[in-house]
Amino acid sequence: MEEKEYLEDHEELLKTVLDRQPADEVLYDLAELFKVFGDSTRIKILYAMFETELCVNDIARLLNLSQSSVSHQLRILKTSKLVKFRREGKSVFYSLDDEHIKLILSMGMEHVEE
Amino acid sequence: MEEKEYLEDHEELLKTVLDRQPADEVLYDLAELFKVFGDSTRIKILYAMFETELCVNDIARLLNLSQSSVSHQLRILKTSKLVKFRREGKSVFYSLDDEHIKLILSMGMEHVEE
DNA sequence: TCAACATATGTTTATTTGTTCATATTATAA
DNA sequence: TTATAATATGAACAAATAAACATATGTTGA
Repeated sequence: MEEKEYLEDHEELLKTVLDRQPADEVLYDLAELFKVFGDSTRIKILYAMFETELCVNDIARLLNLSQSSVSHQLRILKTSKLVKFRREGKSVFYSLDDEHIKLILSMGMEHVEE
Repeated sequence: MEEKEYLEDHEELLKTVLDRQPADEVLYDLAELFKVFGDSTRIKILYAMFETELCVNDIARLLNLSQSSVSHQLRILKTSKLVKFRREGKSVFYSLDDEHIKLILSMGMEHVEE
């Protein structure tokens, strides 16, 4: 019976799909990561840091955002290890944590610019 | 005056940063794209399609999701051109729109798995 | 120690968003 | 055409979240 065989193969295939799914926890973390990229304010901040490290006040002035808003967003970026920071006197300078971040943004940009 | 020169250079730098920022609209679209990746249900669905095209019902059974939920999420994935689909009788088969999608997910995965 | 400046954090509010339930659409087979 | 199966869509509700405002913390120099 051809129909039966097809259905069996299909069930086999579905099992394979399930087997290769990463663990729920990992998929959850992955979603959390992309969620962080999923806000235009944070994207703006990340792009501003493509060139150079920036302090909170510079970011706020540059992008026309409130100090509070920038600080809140930087905390989120910090938590998800997208930015690192160093203190210099009263100022705190933030920069992209690694080149990886640029890659992810660039990949997304390619898809958007099609 | 060294201090004054430093400040001037800094202002120059900030201007450069602003100049190189992509247009707001583009950054907005980019955020919208990542927002789509920013949900674990959608991530699960996308990962399931790494191997093969799947119909709505298969996805729902496989991932323990309601038909309605899957259908709603597929609409979002369709709108942002992350998946394509073809009709075959009563069923609709969905698959990843291009290899690009896998790349973006893999990039994110690398960051998560560190 | 005190004033000022830079940054961080807590809270509230308005908006966005994912899910569920009910119903509509589309396609097949009898 | 009618019943049934597969998918899509609309509406309502609850949870998540970004921004604004107020306030706290930390740092420097007088």
